[in-house]
Formats: sequence, C-alpha cells, structure tokens
Amino acid sequence: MIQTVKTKACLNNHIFEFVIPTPDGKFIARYSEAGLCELNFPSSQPGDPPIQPGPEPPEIIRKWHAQTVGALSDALTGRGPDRFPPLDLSAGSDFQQRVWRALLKIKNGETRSYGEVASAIGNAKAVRAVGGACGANPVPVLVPCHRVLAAHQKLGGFSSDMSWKKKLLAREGVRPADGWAK
DNA sequence: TAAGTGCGTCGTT
DNA sequence: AACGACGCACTTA
Repeated sequence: MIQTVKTKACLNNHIFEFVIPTPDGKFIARYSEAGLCELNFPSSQPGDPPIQPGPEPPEIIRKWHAQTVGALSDALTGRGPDRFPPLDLSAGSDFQQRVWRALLKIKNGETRSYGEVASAIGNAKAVRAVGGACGANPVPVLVPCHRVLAAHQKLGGFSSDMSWKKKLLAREGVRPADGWAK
C-alpha cells in the first residue's frame, strides 16, 4: 500500500532521501551507500517536508528502501518485521552503536530497562548514558528504542512525542500493570 | 501508595 | 564543567 514518492541526493555524500507515507504520517528515510542511516518520525509541524526530486537511486538502494517500507509498515501495526534493510549506524560513537545493537536484540513485544541495556553492553553503571544513546537513535521504530523503559516498568522518556512511545508499545501488546498505556 | 529530594555514575557537548 | 529518555535510598504526606 505504501508507495515511494521522491528521492533526493543530499549533501555531497551519496545520501538518498525518501518520503514514506503511512497512516501515521510521512516518515523520512535516508540511505548511505552502507544502508539505512536515518528514519524520521512524521513532522509535527504542519506543511509537507520539502523534498526535491533527485536522481534515480541505484538499484540496491531501491531494494533497501522496499525493505524499509515493509519493515516500517509491520512495525507500525505491531508486527515484528521479518525483513530489515541493512542499517548504517556508523555515525554514532562506539558507545552509542553498542547500545543500538543491543536494542536490536529486544524482540517485538518485549521490553528492557535502561539498566538492563547497560548491563547487556557490559557497562552496568552507564545507565543514564544509555538513555542518552537511546535519544540519539537515528533509526527509531526499527531500532526499537521505544522498548526501553525505566525501572519497574515505568514509562521513562522519549525524545520526540511521548505519544509515539506509548503508541508503539501498545501496538505490540505491551501493557504494564500500572496502566500508563493509553 | 505516591510524590519529591539528593546523590552516584557516565557518555556527550 | 554542566547536562540527561536513570536508579536507588530516603523523606513526606
């Protein structure tokens, strides 16, 4: 159902940019030659994101994009995506990349606390820093930073609208006893 | 129980 | 040197 629209050669690097229309709004995906390097939530601001038509992207990138579109569609409906595009997380620091890789291991419908993620990357005391890395996640939804909660199933924070965190968790069937989900 | 304070910790700016 | 999508101990109400 979701169709790609336009592409754009961005900056001087070979970055291709796509809009992904979904029932939840227009996401924006960006690709480097290594894979999906950025996925943005729909802008809360009114008005369309200005994306200029660009050169036709290489075959491989169109393939990756098709995988992204499918994975995003699955994720937004609470299903665990089976096909992922390759991810280019190289923009992050070593620490951030370790965190993001750890997030990828959290299965659909599961959650971890910031502390558990910290332990998982072998840096148990870097709890707060893990929160920072989650906030810097360049590929939200697919890299499931929304599955990281505070201790004792408390919701914790989110960089963009908290409603996204609640929404994504609810669609995966995560409903803590407290009843923060709405 | 629920909410608020203080402090340790650590990566990032 | 200051700031967080934290966690924990400890107060108050």
